Amino acid sequence: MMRYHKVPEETIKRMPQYLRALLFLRQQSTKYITSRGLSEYVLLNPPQIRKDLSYFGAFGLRGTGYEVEPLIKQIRRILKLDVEQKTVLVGAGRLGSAIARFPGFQRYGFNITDIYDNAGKRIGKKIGKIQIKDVAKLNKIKANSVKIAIIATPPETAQQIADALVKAGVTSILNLTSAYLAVPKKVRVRTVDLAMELGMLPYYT
Amino acid sequence: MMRYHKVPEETIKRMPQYLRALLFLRQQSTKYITSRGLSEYVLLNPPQIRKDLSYFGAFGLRGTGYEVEPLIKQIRRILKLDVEQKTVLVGAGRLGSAIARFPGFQRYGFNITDIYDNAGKRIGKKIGKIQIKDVAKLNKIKANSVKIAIIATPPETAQQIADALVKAGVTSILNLTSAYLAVPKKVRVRTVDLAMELGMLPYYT
DNA sequence: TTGTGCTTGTGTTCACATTCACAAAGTCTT
DNA sequence: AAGACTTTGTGAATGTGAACACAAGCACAA
Repeated sequence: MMRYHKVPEETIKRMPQYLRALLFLRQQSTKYITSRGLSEYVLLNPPQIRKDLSYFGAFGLRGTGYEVEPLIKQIRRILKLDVEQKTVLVGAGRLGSAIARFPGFQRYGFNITDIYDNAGKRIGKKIGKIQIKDVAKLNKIKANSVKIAIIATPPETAQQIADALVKAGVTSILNLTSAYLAVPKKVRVRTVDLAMELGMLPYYT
Repeated sequence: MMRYHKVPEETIKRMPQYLRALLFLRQQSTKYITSRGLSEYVLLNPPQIRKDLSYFGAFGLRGTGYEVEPLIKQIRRILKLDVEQKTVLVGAGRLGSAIARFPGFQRYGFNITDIYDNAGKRIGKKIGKIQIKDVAKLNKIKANSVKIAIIATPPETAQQIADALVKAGVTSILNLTSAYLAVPKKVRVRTVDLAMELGMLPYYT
């Protein structure tokens, strides 16, 4: 019974991958999947998958594999994606607009409820059904209702946006700028700088 | 002398971060930086930074730190970013368009030379100075001249695009779709699924 | 030139993550 | 009902990367 061990951070990072694969399998009307079967969708070996899942409980059926639908529910619960996660987007430029209409977020339980920008010409306009608000009103985010934010502004303004978000009670930030963000320890930042993601590829050629 | 050890993959992933910080420091006219100084820009501790750099040589000056300009050159050389990396972009939708105009790529030596899409209405139009080509002509990529590709299409078409790219001689792919891509071992894929990046954040709240 | 104060470079230690190997438990066939 | 076959769950072994501590080297002042 491993359930009371500390769960490795790497395991947490892989859980969304499992979820993505399972959602795909459900769409294909697959009812059961073995760790071997899953491994073909996530490029990890079967023992790794079994071990990861076992940190949270014994979800499988020996001799059969994992039942897709219940496992989806479990992973959603583990990652706290079973409740709707209200999300704010800051930056309604090209990248921000693309993000706002990105269908993938919904599937994981993220719901973009507010969009902010600092450009006068954009404020008031709509992306989908959401009206763009003035970034100066960021402090009006209802405390405790929005915990997650996405920053898609130019890098120069990212830090001040982050400060405002933290003050408004946001605890997780997806930073899509190239800026390094200084935040209190309790706040979790995940930075995705596309140029940097590319940066390591040529090394291996 | 560690130079002949195998370089950890994690180290390679961090090198672009160092580069980014150094480029910023150069812009600030900083001539020398210590490992401690750098650590404030990349959120890693000084010994980690020194160890990473030492895999490739002794670039520092004891008592002083690292000279910014030469270190930039060294890292660029190590990551093979000192020569221009021709890059193709497939998918000229919202995300693709945002990528195409993204200024960050240039700084790292990536130069988007071709853009492809499958939608008739987009083909022939221009993004910046680059005319969008028909994805059916992907096989016309000059062999050996383009090694890197970015896929920003809907996930359903990502696999067939990847197949075509591999056939055309591309060796590194940045996959911005949620699809898992099956490619030959020699081809390097880096998948960035923004929804998945968000997926792990709520766990820690 | 000698001593003091930094900072790098790295062997060693430690912590964490992955893989292995197999018992336990279920399925299915005969 | 029994045996062959699958597949999970996990303790133990292995592998890999991070952190530490300190010797080696450089700068600068007296």
